[in-house]
Amino acid sequence: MVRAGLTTERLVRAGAELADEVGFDQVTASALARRFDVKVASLYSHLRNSQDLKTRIALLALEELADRAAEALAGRSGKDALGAFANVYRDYARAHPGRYAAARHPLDPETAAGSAGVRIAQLTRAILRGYDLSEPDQTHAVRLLGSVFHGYVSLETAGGFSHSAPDSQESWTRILDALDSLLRNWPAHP
Amino acid sequence: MVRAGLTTERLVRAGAELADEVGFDQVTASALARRFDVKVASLYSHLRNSQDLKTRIALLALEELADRAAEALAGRSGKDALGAFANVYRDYARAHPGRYAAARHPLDPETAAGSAGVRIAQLTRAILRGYDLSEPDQTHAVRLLGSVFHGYVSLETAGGFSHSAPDSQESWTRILDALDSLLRNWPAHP
DNA sequence: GGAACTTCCTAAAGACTTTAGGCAAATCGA
DNA sequence: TCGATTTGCCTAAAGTCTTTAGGAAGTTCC
Repeated sequence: MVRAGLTTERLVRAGAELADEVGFDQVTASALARRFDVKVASLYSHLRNSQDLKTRIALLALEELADRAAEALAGRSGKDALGAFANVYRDYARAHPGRYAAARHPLDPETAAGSAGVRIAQLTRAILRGYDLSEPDQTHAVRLLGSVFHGYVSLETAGGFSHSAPDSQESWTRILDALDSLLRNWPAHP
Repeated sequence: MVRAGLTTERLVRAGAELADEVGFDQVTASALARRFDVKVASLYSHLRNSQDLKTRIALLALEELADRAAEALAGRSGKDALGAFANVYRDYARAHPGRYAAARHPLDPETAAGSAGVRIAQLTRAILRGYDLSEPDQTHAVRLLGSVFHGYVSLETAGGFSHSAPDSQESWTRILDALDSLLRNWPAHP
């Protein structure tokens, strides 16, 4: 009996690839076992259960996203940083739709607190250093940016903006212009 | 044998309630059958399949959302309209998380084209009548608003903003102020 | 009342999840 | 290097959900 060499690491990585190919919610222990030419039960030595698999894929995706964002932000500031960060989000979602969906998978609070999601939030805040916002407006702005990026990418991925003019790329560019303008002219509290 | 009086209508309605109680992706034909105290196979006279059920719940949610939005927008314009529309989204998602998730369920293009999603898009565009935007900026703005509302509500529902200051309500208010300001001062194309 | 239709049923097959228990391969101590 | 222990993958089995096929009881309408 030749061993397949399963590890949690390899399973999660393969699960992420599977997610990109067939969609995050089509990722099942069975499909993963088939991919390794192994019986399903064998996975349960490496994964607590099916939910555990999905959570780990989500954590992987968040790490990747944070790494790319950190890389993209290095040496940039202001609108340059804003655009670079935004494009990391959008490009990642387009290149890895399954992983991106995974990154949006709800995590319980403790898991979330230990995830790379925290790093992403810090990076978002770092972008705002190029703009003149102080608390609590900075937090409001962080939340706005998170909402726009996530919202746009998620609507775009769902096909919301396809087959209608103007094309999505143009809206994306103009929305980034608009956000930059907004951050430079953040309205004072009435 | 007493009949249960199943109809597609009643099943979809019960499915929507079930979604709010246990989450949209926990809505199964089996669970629905249990709720009606009926055998699962009986549902298949009224629903093509499980996917059909989910699609119908999604369409119901979109209708409800569009109805509420239309009602909220009646007689309002400008920032007043913007806030009313945004709150419909947010309140609906908080009151009916399962239905809201359903409303975000991907539909194939033809189904989407025949859904109340179209009405929602028209209403979003109507809000912009209170601002001085012409094409194609109006379309960009529609997409921005859709992204923010969807993004914010979805992050909030996932618990993204809880347990951190300032509280979510305050961010929401300030973000609406910011969007109003942005729409009034939409940057010209460079 | 009977024909035609509708509603719900039983039965069954296929897919996914998860646990229990077992044999064989890899690893490690002496 | 050999025996013991640990680890990896297996078979088996039970439970859940989906979907189809075909049948019997209720409803409708002439």
